[in-house]
Amino acid sequence: MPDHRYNHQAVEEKWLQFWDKERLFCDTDLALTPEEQKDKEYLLYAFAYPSGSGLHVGHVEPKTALDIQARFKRMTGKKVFFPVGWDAFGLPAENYAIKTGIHPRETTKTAIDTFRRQIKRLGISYDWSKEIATNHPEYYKWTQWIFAQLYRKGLAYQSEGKVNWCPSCQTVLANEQVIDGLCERCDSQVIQKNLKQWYFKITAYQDELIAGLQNVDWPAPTKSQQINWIGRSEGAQVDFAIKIAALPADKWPKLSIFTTRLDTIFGATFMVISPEKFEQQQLFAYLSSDKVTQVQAYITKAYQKTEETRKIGEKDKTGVDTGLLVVNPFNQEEIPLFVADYVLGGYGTGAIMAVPAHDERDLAFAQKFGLLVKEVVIDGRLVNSAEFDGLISSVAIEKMLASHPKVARRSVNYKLRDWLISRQRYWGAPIPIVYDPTGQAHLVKAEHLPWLLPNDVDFKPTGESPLRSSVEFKARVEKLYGKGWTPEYDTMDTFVDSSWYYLRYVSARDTKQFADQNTLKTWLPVDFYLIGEEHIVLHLLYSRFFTKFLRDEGYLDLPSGEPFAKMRHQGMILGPDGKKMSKSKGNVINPDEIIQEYGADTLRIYEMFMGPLEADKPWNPRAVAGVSRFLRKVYRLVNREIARHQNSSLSLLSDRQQLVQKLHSTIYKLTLDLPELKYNTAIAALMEFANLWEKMDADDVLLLKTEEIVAFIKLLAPLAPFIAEELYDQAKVLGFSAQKSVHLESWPAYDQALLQKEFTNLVVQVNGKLRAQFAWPTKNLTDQAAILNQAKNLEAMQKWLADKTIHKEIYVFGKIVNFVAS
RNA sequence: GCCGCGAUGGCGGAAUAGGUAGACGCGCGAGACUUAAAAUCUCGUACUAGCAAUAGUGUGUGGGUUCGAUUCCCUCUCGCGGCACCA
Repeated sequence: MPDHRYNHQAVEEKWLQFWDKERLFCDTDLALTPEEQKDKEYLLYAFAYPSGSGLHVGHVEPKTALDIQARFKRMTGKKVFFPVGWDAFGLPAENYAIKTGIHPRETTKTAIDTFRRQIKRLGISYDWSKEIATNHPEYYKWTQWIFAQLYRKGLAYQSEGKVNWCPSCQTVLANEQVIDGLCERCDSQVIQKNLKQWYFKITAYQDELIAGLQNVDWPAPTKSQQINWIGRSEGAQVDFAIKIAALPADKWPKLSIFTTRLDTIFGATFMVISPEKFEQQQLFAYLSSDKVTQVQAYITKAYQKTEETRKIGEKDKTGVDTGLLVVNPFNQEEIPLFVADYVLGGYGTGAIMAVPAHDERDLAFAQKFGLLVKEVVIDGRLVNSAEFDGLISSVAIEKMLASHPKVARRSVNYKLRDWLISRQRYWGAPIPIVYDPTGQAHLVKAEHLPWLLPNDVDFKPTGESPLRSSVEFKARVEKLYGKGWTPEYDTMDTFVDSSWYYLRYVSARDTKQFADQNTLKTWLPVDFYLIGEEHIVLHLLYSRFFTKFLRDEGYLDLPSGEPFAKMRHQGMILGPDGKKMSKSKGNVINPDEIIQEYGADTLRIYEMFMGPLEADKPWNPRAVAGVSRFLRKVYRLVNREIARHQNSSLSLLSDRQQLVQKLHSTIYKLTLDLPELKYNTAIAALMEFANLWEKMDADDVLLLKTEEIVAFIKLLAPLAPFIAEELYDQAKVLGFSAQKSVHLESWPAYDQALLQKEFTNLVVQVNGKLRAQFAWPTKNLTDQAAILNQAKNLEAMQKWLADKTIHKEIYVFGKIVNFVAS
């Protein structure tokens, strides 16, 4: 059984109630004076989906890490804003509803209640007065309002196109939800379907989404993911002509290609067009009859493959010769035109010039079809390229563009596509659109927002949007807009909800606007965003897009348009076996059980002590017990010291300098480590202090002054808020000017003079190898001659220098002496 | 294939404007307290040789720069993550 002297269960529950009653971290006043604004600190943890299974130890780490920041920053006088909310719409709740018939609203509410209780139990100091949930009409009213703003600017539009469709989930999927051609959620084969869908025109911001990254403090891999996803690539478009014998040359149809390697154009030995583009450009008319059949057959077959399976068939190139010839405008060579699905319809112009000598894919295709390979760049310089021979590639490209302005022009391409936001699902925000009897789309009027999600729906997937089954929804539209009017039945992608939540936090209860402009100006950007590194590429792109859009509309005074100034990623907590925790592996650790056995303080400190925040770390059940030992030791030490202070016959130990120094160096260490999130080393420093304290602890003497005891308790407060509050409360009998809570205290200061010891240990090396050490008065560390002399004459050094000549003497201030000798 | 990250005792990890490698914790060993256990405390613990003092070796591999390299540069090996027919 654990030590009964510290009853973590009772103590933690007591302070939990106290903080709640006192509303200690709630009702943050967001109106700051210009002076206060310099100290604002907006701390944000990733928007969480309230899953039915409750809190996981993996959630505890980042929440605790930010909570420590919040508490530490408050103690150092910062104006901290630390809100919480729920990304509450989404598929899991709906799928659960399909299975059980329980309405998603109920399961979501239950899940949020559980999460809230668990998070409070951990002692996370969120401002619960600003809590939001995306499924509340007060929230999604403004999600819909943002849709309306985008629609008015032409940045929300409807378009018919091929989309990924999961036949089992009965909904559209985003590209990243398709893994190897299968649905991420249910592993069904994903098919391509032509549907009219709503899109947000994020591509309007593509260049700014790249440029803005220069001004944010984010991990480099996260930035490069953003850049790769946008996929900007500079190159040229070149017009080739299709040779039609029956027409004069100036009437030949043009076919444009996109290339980043214009310098290799003399090596183009064939051209390839994608099946989609071939159809779109209506090139069948130019084919001979037998070719029509062949090409048609190929295109039909290609369409049966999905976008994803096309990618898998990477190595095995397929295609068909059209029998047509195209003319290379640089050398007038006539080269064959192929249709092949290794060229994508949606990128560039959907057609390429194939240069097998300098492109792997073209080479593979050329080898399969027995086509010419012609080298045009050797050792970085052009050959076989007429007047461009001998130029380096970059120069050649410029000259080629300049000399052929009619057929070649600069061109920039992007991989980024517009954001498909329609979902044929129930549990999301309805798209605020109604259709008149002619099928024309109209925005739902502002006074009808929030455009409520109907209740009378059948969740069972039918291939159509569940909202179609609502009688109320249809009736509502006819009542408000007229007979024959119909609603949009699709809901919005939940990414829409989570792309602006950090703006809503500052005006969580505002019923007049999505957020107050002045408050936004005060608090944005978020100073520190902590979020896992998985699945954030789109969340970040979308959030940045929304922020920039709202800035451009004048709702947000944030010139950079970058919502997250600094971002870091927490690592994963792995199972004791070093593998990712999962129910099937049976290696899941339940935080409730750890709290039950050891308390929330132990759980917090343990997770922070495991290693660097960003690293993946395996759980070690025994090490948890070690942290628990440390906290009980601290409790004992402080208790004993307080008790001795109440015995007036005792006095301070005269020789306690070492402990006082250690206290100040510990304050110093934490003051440096905490803002840098180096919690593992901060905790190690606290342990060192406790170890020394324990070693010096004696029954008949006082070791620390009252203010020193309190200073130590304050150091503990951000990390272990419960035990710190308890010890602070107990220390009140010592009669210092106490606050209501240790968490309202100010951070302790360290005495610079006490950081330096009287003597410094200097190391003596010979040829870089440690041979001796000696203590030297710290105040004389500048006396190089004396130090070198002392080092040379150390007894331990004699055998190392005896029959040697010293060639060089090195002294590194306060650290080391090295003799180079032979 | 491309891009990025990483490799330190039995384990998690400390220490990098280049300067005592292994802080702190776990584990392990010995001891104190106890009738006993639990709890708690003390000492030890990179490896090799030695009773010891001490000496040698040591931060994935091989090399380089340097008086001195876990730290900087190059090579390779292994592991992890992301992207991937984007012309």
